[in-house]
Amino acid sequence: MEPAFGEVNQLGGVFVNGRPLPNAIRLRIVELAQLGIRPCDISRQLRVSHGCVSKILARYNETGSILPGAIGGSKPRVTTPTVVKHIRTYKQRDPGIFAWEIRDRLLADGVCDKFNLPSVSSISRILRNKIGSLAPQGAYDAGKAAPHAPPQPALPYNHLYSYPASKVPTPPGMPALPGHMAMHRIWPSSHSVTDILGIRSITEQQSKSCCACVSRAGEEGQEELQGARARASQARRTADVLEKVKRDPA
DNA sequence: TCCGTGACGGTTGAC
DNA sequence: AGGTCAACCGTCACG
Repeated sequence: MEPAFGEVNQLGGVFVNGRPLPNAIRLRIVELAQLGIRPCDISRQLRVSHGCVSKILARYNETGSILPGAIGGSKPRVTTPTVVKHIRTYKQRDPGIFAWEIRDRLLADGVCDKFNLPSVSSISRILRNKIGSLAPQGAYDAGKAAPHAPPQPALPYNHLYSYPASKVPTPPGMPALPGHMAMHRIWPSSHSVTDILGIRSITEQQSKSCCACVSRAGEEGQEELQGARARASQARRTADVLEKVKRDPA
């Protein structure tokens, strides 16, 4: 069962072991740092360990994102991007192809050897989860950008520890920056949490501009179009996350 | 006193 | 369905 209350650290702050700090606190840490407050003072003020403050600020400086990384999961052992790509190709060339036929072709084409050849059920899963969503409309978002995140994710933990967009993978076209929560280092002039959290307007603009990208991208090939769609979707998700934090800063 | 770093115990989710 | 494993988390202690 999920703990209703966290533990208390040396500074008297409450935390839940293994779980990220709430977005509002992460945001506050970055905000205070932007104001020139020393990390040690941020640590004391927010009752968060200085190691944590250090980590969050380092991550922010490196990626521009305040969000924690994706927790859990494991590296694909057989369903590597190369394998998925080949399966997608086979399926596109022959939509009626069977999973066992794909399996044979992966082996015959040297994509896999007998040790890392996916099972028929694995191939079926790939077809269902990754290839099956190749439908033109919203294919990227539904099948790849958020393979297991519902459009309006239920709070996975409790309101204090929700971070709904945390599992959104970085789509192609946004390689270095986990842009799902990137702040772009643009900060409102006001210093209150409310105003800091009011950066929705920024992300809305980002979303709109990305939508414009989508409309322009039609001539630039399917890859570009998908990337632009993904960015627009990312920006909208960011706005949603921030709105949620804004409504419930705790 | 401040801060970077790594060990630690914990959670999570794809496989 | 349930176990495994590797990713992540924040705290703490050390230098």
